[in-house]
Amino acid sequence: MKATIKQVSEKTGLSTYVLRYYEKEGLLPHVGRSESGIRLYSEADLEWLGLICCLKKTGMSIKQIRDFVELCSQGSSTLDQRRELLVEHKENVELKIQELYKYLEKIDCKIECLARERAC
Amino acid sequence: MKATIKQVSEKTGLSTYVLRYYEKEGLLPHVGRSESGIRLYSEADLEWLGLICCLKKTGMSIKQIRDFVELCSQGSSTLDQRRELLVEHKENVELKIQELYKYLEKIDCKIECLARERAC
DNA sequence: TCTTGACTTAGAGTTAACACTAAGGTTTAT
DNA sequence: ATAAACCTTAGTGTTAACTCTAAGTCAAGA
Repeated sequence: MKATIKQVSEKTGLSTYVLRYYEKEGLLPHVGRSESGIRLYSEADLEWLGLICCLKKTGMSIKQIRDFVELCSQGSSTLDQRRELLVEHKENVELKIQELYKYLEKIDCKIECLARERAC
Repeated sequence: MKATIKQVSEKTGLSTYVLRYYEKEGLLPHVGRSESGIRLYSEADLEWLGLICCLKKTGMSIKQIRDFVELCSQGSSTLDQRRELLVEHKENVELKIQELYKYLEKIDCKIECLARERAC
């Protein structure tokens, strides 16, 4: 039922160092422990970690994620704030995608030139 | 005709520090100098810089870009190698875009949940 | 029981990519 | 001709995000 840090590491691809680091930085609060102090991740922890990874992979910094997590821990009074934060982040990601498409065109052009054995 | 480092900085949004750093790291070889040793960027330099920025913004590291630049300086015998390198990079960028779309869905879902005033 | 291996915390080390400072030379407008 | 605003190089400092080490605890198998 509950997973050890190694199992979570294998499942997510994050190193055990990173998992401890994220916890220390406040990105993964309330991870339970066994009687002897060993981390045991619940299903909820894993789902939460999924969201954290999603935000991280889309370019949110650890500091920004911590801010979001803190809003979450403040209960339902911050629901609107959290939604706005995510909407803003979503717009950033969309912009980033558009930017990437623009750069892809440039790379394609360069590849074309090289395929024709010309410098450009 | 030729631009000073400050003009290039304003045009590209890169700081003068970064421009010198990129040059030192081998990303922008052959930038000319005035008699007194001041950098003067040609049109060709600016175009080259455009490609460097494109690669950088799409996630290529400075080390990787340097490798690419070194291939360029080895002449036409490396045309195929350069093309392959860019094709591979292009594929990486395309994968990254797909990944971003996947994450966008997840963020959208979360925004939906928050809009309905539910934790999820 | 003893060893092996996985876990713990605290803290130090690493890397990439800048950002800045110091000490000094150059250019330009008044 | 001198002050202000540029520029130069060499080298140091900073930041984020890990990555690892040390010293010790704990659980399971031979």
